[in-house]
Order: sequence, then C-alpha cells, then structure tokens
Amino acid sequence: MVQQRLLDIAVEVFGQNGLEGASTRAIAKAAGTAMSSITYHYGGKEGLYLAAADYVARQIGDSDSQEVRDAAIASGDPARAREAIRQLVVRFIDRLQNEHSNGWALFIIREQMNPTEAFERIYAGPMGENSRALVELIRVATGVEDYRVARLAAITIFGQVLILKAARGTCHKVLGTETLGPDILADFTRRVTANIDAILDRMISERQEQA
Amino acid sequence: MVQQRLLDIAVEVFGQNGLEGASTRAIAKAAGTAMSSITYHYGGKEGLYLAAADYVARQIGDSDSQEVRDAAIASGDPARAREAIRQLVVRFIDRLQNEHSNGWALFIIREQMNPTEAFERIYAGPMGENSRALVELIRVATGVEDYRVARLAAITIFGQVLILKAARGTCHKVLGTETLGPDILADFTRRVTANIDAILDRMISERQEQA
DNA sequence: GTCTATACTACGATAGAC
DNA sequence: GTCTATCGTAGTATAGAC
Repeated sequence: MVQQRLLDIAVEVFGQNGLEGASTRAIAKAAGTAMSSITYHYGGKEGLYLAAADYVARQIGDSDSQEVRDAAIASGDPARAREAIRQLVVRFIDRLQNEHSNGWALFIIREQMNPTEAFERIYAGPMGENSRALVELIRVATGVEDYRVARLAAITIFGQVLILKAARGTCHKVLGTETLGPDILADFTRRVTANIDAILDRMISERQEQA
Repeated sequence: MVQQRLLDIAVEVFGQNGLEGASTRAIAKAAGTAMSSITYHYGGKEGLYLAAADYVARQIGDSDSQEVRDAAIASGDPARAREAIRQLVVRFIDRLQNEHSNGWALFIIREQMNPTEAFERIYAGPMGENSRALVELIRVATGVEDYRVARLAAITIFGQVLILKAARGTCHKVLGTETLGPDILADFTRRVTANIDAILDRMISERQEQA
C-alpha cells in the first residue's frame, strides 16, 4: 500500500532530517511513488508530518505491559509497583535497541526541540499514558503522595534511558565504542535498574524522615 | 563585530533549526549583514556551522569548577569526589537554566542525531574533559575501578540532567507546567543530587558484595 | 488514484561595484 | 570588507492527462 510505505519512510526521514531538512521528493522516491501523491493523500508536507506523528504515536503502544502496570497500580502493592517500573524500563530499553526505533525515537526527540501540534498528538497517545503510569507506579512503590516529587523522579528515571538516543554521540565517546552492542546494553540495563532501586529506596527514606 | 554577531546568531538558529533547516539569508539578516559576508568570513554555510560548533565548544568551558574536579580526583578522597560530582551537576543544571543555553544545548543535541565533524570538535573541547572527569570522579567516589561500570554510571547521571533540554516537551507535560520556574528547578536539582547520592551508595554496596 | 508537466518560491554560491 | 545583483538548483504545490 502506497500510504503505508509513505508513512514508514516519512517517519524515518523526518526523524533523521527533521521537518524542514527532509524533502518530499526524496520521501516519494524512496516510497516508489510520485511526489504529488503526498499532496493527494496528506495535503502536503506538513500533512504527511502530522500523519507520521500519529503513526509514531500508535507505534509506541505496548499493550502487553500496560496490563501489568495498571494491575500494579490498582493493587497498591509497593513491591509489585517496583517490579512494574523495572519491567517498563527494561522493555523500553529493548525497544530502543530495535533497529526500527531510530525512526520514531529521533522523530519524537526532534519534535520536542521545536514543539508543534505533532507533539501534542504523540503525547495524547500511549506516550502520555506511559508517563502518567510511571508517576503513579512511583507513588505506589514509594508511598510518596506528593505528585511533584513523583513526577520529578519519573523524569530523572526516564532521562537515564532517553540519553541512549538523545545523546548517542556522547554515549559512544564516553564508552569508547562505535556501536552499542548487546553486552554493553545488558550492562546498561543492569545499571539503570539498580539505579532505580536505589532511587526508590532513597525516596522511601526521605518520606520517612519527613514524617 | 560582524563575525561575533554572526556566530551568536548562528548557534541560536542552527540549534533551533539544524544545519539544513537554517537559512543563511535569515542568519545574515538577523546579524544585520549581507548573506555574502558568510561566504567571505566562513566560506559558506558549512563553514559557519563548524565555526559555530567551535564557538559552542568554547562556551561549555567552566574554568571555576575544573580546578575543584582535578583536585578532587588527585586527592583520591571519596567524600571530596562525591562533593565535586554534586557541584559539577548543580552547575550544569544552573547553566541549562540560563537563557543563552537554549542555543548551544540544542545545537549539541541536534548535532548528535546526525553526527558530523562538528561533534568531534565539540567533544574535543571542555565537553570531553568534563565527561572524562565525571568518570574519574565516580571511580574515586565509589572505589569502583572498572571503567565500564563507571562510564555507564556517568551516562545515567548525565541523562538525568540532559532530559531537561532533550525532552523539554515531555518534562512540561509530565509536570503539567508551561515553563520550568526556579522553584521547580530547585526541586529538580534536589532530586538529581539525592539520586546521585543513592546511586553512588549503591555502587559501593555492589563493589563490596562482589569482593 | 496515480503520474507527468510546470509554476513558483527560496535557497546557497558567486561575481563585481564600492 | 561589505554590499547588490544574479545564477543555478532544489524545494512544494498545482493542474491536467490517464
């Protein structure tokens, strides 16, 4: 299907070059169609960009772990919540490792530099749900009720994972490797999950001190 | 001076729109000069881009804390190293809060998406020194000798700070605010420094368990 | 629906006046 | 050194054939 091919390639090219850096000619050619089909199907470059954003928003979804998360939140059990956080993060790292991730990951990061309506659409989907779920899981796991505290913690946890894509160059330089192989990524995952454990424990201590 | 104005604006515009998204016409106009002066002084758009990268590389420098770091590393004192890490991170957050930071911060993040020689130049300067210093400080603070462990920890620490700029849109959404005011940033700084303490403690435990 | 033609705009580079 | 004028190229959009 032409539209599907256009979307796949659009996410890739927009993610790599941005809205202005990408050319509709190149996208159409890579999709094996004429440039005017972009106008026909999406009304133009910006329409394709927004459609690509919607497509990305859908791709982020991860129905498997959603049930685990919701159940953990509903249970109110700190141990289950902590395990759900770990699972959420590990799955996210795995998906970032996937070859297809470069497209949508860069698309999202790039979009946040000059936010347009595309980001609103992306965040309106599973990405926003994941964020809110992470905050709730942190509250359950630590007993911290203050939303601001939980939200800030969620951001620092998310940042530890995101840097793999957002500052890939720095990661390569620091690690002294050209590529991030499976062994390094396994160590990285261990580091992040251990960090999360340490942070959650610290938050519990903070809460108890305050009381 | 024309060249200085050109560099300042180039960093801003390239950071916001990227190499291909930016137009030399717009940069020249904002700098109050003719477009051909870019050709004259820098040989063209790419020359200006590289010059802007060098300019960014210089701006990152922070001679004040450099001495503190080097002294802490040389001392071999875990407590001093830990304090130096905290100072390094706090200063970095402060500088990210600065209004001028949007230019160079986005410039660097964007450059890492499609790395060119510009990133090599930036990393060859204070940015690389800071990275290496952070790794060494972590080794001193925790007693961990394995470089890979220290490097991975450095990346996760850096990521917690970087997300403020790399995923600003998500931060705003999660926190439910349009801007990150000083009070939120103060809480954020407290969260990150507490996280670092917790992570370093955890690393020390890991080392002792392994022994 | 899809492609080819073409119109129109904006870009970067360059030449030349001063 | 700095500006104006101009060229060639590449971009998006659009009209019209099929």
